[in-house]
Amino acid sequence: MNLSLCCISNILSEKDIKFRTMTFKSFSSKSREESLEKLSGIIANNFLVTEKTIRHCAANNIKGYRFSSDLCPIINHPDVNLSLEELPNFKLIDNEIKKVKLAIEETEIRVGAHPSEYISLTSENENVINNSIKDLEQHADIFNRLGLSESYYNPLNIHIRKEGDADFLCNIFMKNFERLSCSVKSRLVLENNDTGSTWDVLNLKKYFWQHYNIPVTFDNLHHKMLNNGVAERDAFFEAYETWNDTIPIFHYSEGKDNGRAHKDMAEHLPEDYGKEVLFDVELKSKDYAILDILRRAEC
DNA sequence: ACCAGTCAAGGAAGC
DNA sequence: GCTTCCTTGACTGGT
Repeated sequence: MNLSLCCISNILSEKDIKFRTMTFKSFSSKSREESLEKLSGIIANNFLVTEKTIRHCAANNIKGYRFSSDLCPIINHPDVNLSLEELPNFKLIDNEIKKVKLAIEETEIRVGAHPSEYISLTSENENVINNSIKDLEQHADIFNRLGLSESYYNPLNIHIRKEGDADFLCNIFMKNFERLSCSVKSRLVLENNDTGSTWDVLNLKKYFWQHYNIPVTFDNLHHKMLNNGVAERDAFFEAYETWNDTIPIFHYSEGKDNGRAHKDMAEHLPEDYGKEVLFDVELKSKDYAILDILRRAEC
């Protein structure tokens, strides 16, 4: 069974191998020089943690890794607006990036990302669109620095977010999609959601795959919460087909009390219906939950 | 050392 | 047309 870790290893966290972050409020509270120095150290740390996490996955038979979307905090904030090259210790950061690149090459771990839940390419607010595009481009920029393929093998997975008339929202989305670089476009995939009733697997497929060949990420828990009467098996295969020759990255999780809050550990096993899939495991106990699934799947 | 409160984001839902 | 909630992990400040 091919499983993928989402962002954080709880095992490494307990050994104080942890991501760090910085808020805009904190950045603004000190001189720009001082804040840049601190931010630089945080970013270098985050790439180092990423490298260690990838090697930790490889050592534990975990086949994939979803990058944190907060590796380089606040550099895209409108009032900060920095490229990595502008940071005081860029050489140190660049060196860490090269180590991450090497780790991916040596371990053959498959990586992807799930940029912020707040990204929206369907918003009526131009600022929201601009910020979303900037965020996606930053993800693609990091992927390019890491030498990752410009293909769905290394996907950037997002949601549509806005609910309502599917035709209308699809048009807005595609108009903004055209503003993205090829580095983003070639990796962008769309995941079913359950916040309203619009974006289940079948609608994503109908509007974005049939017309524009954008693959659909199947998330079993979102499907459970919103399926419009479609069986899980059918939704799985409908989504599977949209990935063509690329092995899909799907999401697996279980809900607490039958709700959408993620459980700590899995009770069941991801269902692959005999197909080859990489499952991002979205459970709170992270690698502990993955190792438990792998153990149980062997029996 | 620990704990409660803070921070960031866009959209939806509830007054 | 406001406020609150949703979500998440690290940070911050008080004890």
